[in-house]
Amino acid sequence: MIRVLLAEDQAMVRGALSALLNLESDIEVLGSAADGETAWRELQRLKPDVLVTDIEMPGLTGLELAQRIQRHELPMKVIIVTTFARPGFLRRALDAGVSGYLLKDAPAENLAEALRTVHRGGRAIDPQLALVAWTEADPLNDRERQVLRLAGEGLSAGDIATRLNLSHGTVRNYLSEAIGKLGAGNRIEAFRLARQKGWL
Amino acid sequence: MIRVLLAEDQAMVRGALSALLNLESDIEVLGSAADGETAWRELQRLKPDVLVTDIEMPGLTGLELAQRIQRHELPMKVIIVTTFARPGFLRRALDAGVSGYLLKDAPAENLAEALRTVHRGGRAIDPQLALVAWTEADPLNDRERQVLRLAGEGLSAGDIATRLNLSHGTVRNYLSEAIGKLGAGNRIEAFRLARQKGWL
DNA sequence: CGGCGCAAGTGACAGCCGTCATGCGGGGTT
DNA sequence: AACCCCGCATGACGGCTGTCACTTGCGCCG
Repeated sequence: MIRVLLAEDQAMVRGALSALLNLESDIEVLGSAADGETAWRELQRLKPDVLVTDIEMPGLTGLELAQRIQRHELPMKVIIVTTFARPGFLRRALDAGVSGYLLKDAPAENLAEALRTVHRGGRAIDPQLALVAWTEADPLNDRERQVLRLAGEGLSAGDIATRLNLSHGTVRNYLSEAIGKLGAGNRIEAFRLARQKGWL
Repeated sequence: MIRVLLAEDQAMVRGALSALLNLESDIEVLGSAADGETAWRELQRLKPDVLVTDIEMPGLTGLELAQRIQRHELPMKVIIVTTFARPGFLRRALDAGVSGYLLKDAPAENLAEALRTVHRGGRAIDPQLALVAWTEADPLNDRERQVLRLAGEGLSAGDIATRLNLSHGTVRNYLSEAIGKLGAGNRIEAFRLARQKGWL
C-alpha cells in the first residue's frame, strides 16, 4: 500500500485527484492540504510514503516545501505536479531532491504510475522538460531577478530603487543587463521571457 | 441520469474530474475533449445534457464554445469551471447563456451539486463573483483593449501602430486613455489590472 | 602591501512614454 | 445647412527608459 499526502490549492482539483488516486487498489490517500504550511504540518502528523504537491500555493510553494523536507531529512518521497513547463522550476525541484516532476498536461494514468515508480525508489521526470532543463541555464543573478520581478509589476526604476535601497541609476543598469542577457527589447519582454522559463 | 461531456485541456485534471463525476450514481460522463474544437464535434455526436468546460483551452475557448452553442440553439446546458475569478469572464459567460460558473477553488462536491441544479433547470453561479460582476463594468473600448493587449506583450507604441495600421501618436493616445481609465501609473500596471479583471 | 574582482553608483545621451491641447474629416441629427 | 460626435492624427513637453563608459568603495587573496 502506498500512503499518499496531497497538496494542491484548488479545492476542485484536489478533490478530483484524490478521487482518482483512491480508485487505485494499491494507493491510499491519507489526507490533503490546500496550502504549503498545512501540508508541512500534515506531513509530520501522517508520515506518508509520498507527498504529491502542486507548485503554486498560497504561503509556502511546493518547491519550498520540497526544500524544507530535504533540509529536515524527512524520509518521504516528493512528486511535483504542476501546470508549468518551466525549466527553471524543474531544476529547482531536482536541487530540492524531488523524485518526480509531472505536468498536469500529462495523462491522468501517469500519476498513479509515477507514484509506483517513485515508491519503488525510481524517478519520474517529464522527459521533454528534462531535456530543456539541461540545455538552458538561468543567466540572471539575484539582483537582476529582483529588479525584473518588480519591473513586471509595473514599478518604475525609481520605485524599484526605493524598495531595494539602490540608486535609480543602478536599477536601470541591472534592468539593462537583464534585457541584454535575455535578448529582449525592453523590460516587459524581458519579464515575460524570464517568467516563462521559470527564472523568477 | 445526467449525461455529461467534459472539456478541459489539462489531461490530468480532465481525468481526475472524470473520475470524480463517475463516482456519482446519477451522473454519467459520456466523454471528454482536450480542446474547444474537439468538444464542439463531440457535443454534436454525443448530445449530452450538460457540457462542463474550462475557459482556457487551445483553439476555441470555453467562452467561445458557449457562444457557439447559443448561436446554434443547441439544447444542452453549459457549466463553466475555471481558475479565473474574473468579473469580465463571468459577464461574457452569462451573455453566452451559460447556466453555471464555478471556480476550481470551490470544493469538489459543488460540481456534482451544480450539475444537478442546472439539470433541473436552475443556475449555479459563484456567489461572490456574481456580486463583483454586477458592480464593475469594463471601461475599455475596442481600440484600447487591442492596444493594451499588444503593449502587454512588450511591443512599443511604434510596433503596435504598425500592427493595427494606426499612427504612432494615436496608439499613445489610446494607451494614455486606458491608463487613465484604469487608474494605473503606466502601461504595465494597466495591462495587469485589465487582465486580472478579465477585460482583455 | 598591492592588485583584483565585484557590487553599486554617476553622468550623459538618444529615444520612448504619458499627457494634453488641438485639428481634421466623415456620419448622423435637428 | 449647421451642428456635434467620433475615430484618428499631430505636435510639443517633461519625465522615464535603455545604453554605455567610467568611477568608487570594499573584501579577498597572494
